[in-house]
Amino acid sequence: MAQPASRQRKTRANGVASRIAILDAAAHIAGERGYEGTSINAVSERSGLPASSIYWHFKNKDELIAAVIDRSYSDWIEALRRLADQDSELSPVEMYSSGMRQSAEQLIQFPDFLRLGLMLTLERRPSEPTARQRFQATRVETLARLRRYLGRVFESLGEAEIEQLAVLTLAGSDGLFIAAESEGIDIADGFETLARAVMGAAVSFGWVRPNS
Amino acid sequence: MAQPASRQRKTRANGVASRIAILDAAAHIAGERGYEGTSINAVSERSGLPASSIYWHFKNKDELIAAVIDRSYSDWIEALRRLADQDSELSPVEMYSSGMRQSAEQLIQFPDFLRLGLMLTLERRPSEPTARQRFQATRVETLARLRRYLGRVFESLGEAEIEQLAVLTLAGSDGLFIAAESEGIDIADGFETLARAVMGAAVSFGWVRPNS
Amino acid sequence: MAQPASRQRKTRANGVASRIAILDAAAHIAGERGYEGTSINAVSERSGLPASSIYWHFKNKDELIAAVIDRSYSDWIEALRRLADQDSELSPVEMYSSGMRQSAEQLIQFPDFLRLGLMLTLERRPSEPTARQRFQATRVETLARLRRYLGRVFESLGEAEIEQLAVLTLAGSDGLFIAAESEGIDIADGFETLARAVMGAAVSFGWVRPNS
Amino acid sequence: MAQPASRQRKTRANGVASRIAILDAAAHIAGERGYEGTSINAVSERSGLPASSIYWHFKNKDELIAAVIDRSYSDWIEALRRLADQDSELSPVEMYSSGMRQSAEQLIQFPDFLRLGLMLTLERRPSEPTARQRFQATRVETLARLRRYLGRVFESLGEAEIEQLAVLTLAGSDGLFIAAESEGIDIADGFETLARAVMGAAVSFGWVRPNS
DNA sequence: AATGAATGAGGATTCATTCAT
DNA sequence: AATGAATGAATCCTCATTCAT
Repeated sequence: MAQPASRQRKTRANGVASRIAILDAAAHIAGERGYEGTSINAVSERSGLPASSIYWHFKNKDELIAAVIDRSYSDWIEALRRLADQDSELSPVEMYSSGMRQSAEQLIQFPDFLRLGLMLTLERRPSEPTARQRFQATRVETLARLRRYLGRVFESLGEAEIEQLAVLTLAGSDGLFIAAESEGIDIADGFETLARAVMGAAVSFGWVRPNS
Repeated sequence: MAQPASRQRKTRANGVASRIAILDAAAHIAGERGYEGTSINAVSERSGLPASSIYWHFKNKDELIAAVIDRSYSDWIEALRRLADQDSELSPVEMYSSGMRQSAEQLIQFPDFLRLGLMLTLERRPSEPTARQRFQATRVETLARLRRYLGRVFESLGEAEIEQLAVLTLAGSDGLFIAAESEGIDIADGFETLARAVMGAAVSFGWVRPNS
Repeated sequence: MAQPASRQRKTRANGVASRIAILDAAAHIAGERGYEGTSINAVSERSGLPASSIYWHFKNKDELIAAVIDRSYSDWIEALRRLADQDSELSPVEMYSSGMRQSAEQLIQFPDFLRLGLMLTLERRPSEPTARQRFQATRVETLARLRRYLGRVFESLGEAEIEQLAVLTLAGSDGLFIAAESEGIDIADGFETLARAVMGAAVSFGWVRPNS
Repeated sequence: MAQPASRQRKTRANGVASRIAILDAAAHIAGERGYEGTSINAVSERSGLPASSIYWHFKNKDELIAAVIDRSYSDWIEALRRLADQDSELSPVEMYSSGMRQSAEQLIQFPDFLRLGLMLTLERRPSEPTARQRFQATRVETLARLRRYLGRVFESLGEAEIEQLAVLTLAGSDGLFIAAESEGIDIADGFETLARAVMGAAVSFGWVRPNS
């Protein structure tokens, strides 16, 4: 066996691998500590590359965190797509509850992404970090996705109604994630209730007839 | 001879006023930037008192932010009490929708408190700041309050069901706050939908009969 | 014997003395190495105070160097005034050659100030350091002083002529300073030639009659 | 098979062109910001070549800046020669004023060179950069040139007198350059006055008879 | 009850330079 | 003839905190 692993890496100069190592480290730390809490030094230590090397790969901290968001969102979308492929040809109602189950799955799979994203969302600082804007964009996309989804499930609903349900769904989802982080509630359970609730709201408003 | 007014005031007097000025400044900044983003220096500048004075009033940054949470929560409870006094003697249903309206009102009134609290909740750092624990405690209290509340509205429900609805309500509330911060949705509207949704969930599960 | 000198200083907290120590150190280093060459660390080492203390006394490097220019110029003016007091009641011609001798004296006395000032003057960077503007201002003042001076010596001359001679005198002075720094020429000698030259120019243009 | 043109050019070709691009970039930046202010990175960006390529062409920063001085001085001499060719066969007096005019022209043509050179001249750092020595050498050469020149114009003068006039001329020239940079004075005007002044000094000392 | 001054540790970022390819 | 990647040292500056007054 044998290869003298340790020293090797430094000379090898593998840009792609280094970039990934940095992003991995940054994603982990930023997911736990937020933007300000993510020091370049910490990323350097966790990734094994000197701080100055981070600056070869990323212009500055801002762009590093933005890149973290971008990559995480790609992964998120990718995971979503994999799940979506499984349920072509379902009835609306089946699709709905399946979609809710999948959403719960997503939250559980990407806690760092969501934690960081929500922290960025909540921050209100003079100069918005690029990362915040990027996450904002993913929220807009997610809402659009939700609208399309609900549009297919509740075919008779108008735009305004769909909008209300979409917002409620996203809000419920974010809130459940926080409750899971904070009080340790079970996300899957929470989503089941949420599904009923959204459906129930539609019924209660008289938008749909109560059969399931 | 009469006290040389001008000089005097700053030196001798108002420990209380200074403390308040510091808390005000810290609450504002922490509400915008979170724990790490709140530097003692920034608080010093905004409050007009030297940094060393902050350390006369508070042991360290940790306790300062904790004190911010404590004070904000007192104010929050106080506001809640004022609202609650208005609706003794309401029917359960009236109480419920009134409660929901009041909750929306609260979120709008205390954005800094919630922003800071949620940021603290999301952070996951090695040594938990005292402030986080304090906010955690307020969440526990809020949940208890919600349980009592829902218990009175849905008198027939068991503990497990109440719990589910309470969690959903809190989650929806947090999520709506975030949506308001991020996408600018209208909180009052959101809460109306949320009220319907929670009710609808109860109906959908067959816990209550659908009459309103 | 007795006072344990070394440690004492730190606790003593003598703001004024520290500020002076920092300015002394910065003046020396900046006078030798220019703006960029003056690292806060070097100033810290030379002054004996930690780098962070420098930032208690000065907002940033820019303001530190600007303060160096300001203080040096005060000293320069002060020295000038002391010299000027000596030669009230001189004939114009005596005044002129005395003034020239004094100027030479000044250059010799304040080499750090001039070196730094000229380096700042020559630099052409995107964001002008405050220090550069401050030195610029001293040049404007010096030119005004020169105009008044030459106006008294060559009473018959018009503004335009005075201006030309003033510019030439300042240029000669700066150039001689550089020649002294670079080739080690004798400044006093240089100024004697310069005095003759300025006078000679005036004669040559026919502005004054050649008698001295 | 024929060489895949496009790729090729950048890799194989023009070492000379790259070297020139680097020198151009370095000359520009160093002429504006001085030795310390010229970062390899900035030169890399302005020249369009990676930093490591600069090290292929030049041993280090020191030699790069030295090369800048060398090349600029060659250009300077070249320009001088072109001008000089125009005025063989002039009377001493004509030659003198023509020479002065030409000098003004030179300063206007090579501001970066002079700015950098004078900045280097003024700096006083522990380890003298090679570039400083190179510029020093050009000054020595320029002085020698001036002596020869003045020797031809004022044929009767002794070495000591020539020296004094040469030093004054160089000083005036440097000073006028600075005044142009700082106060925006007109260099050509300044040199006319300077010419009169040097001549006037010679007359005033009784070294030459006043006829022109 | 307060504060001017100080301070070590750490923040992000840039530096000149090297080296394997 | 060139360059992508790396790197240790240094850059300026901010941090939380302390302490003598």
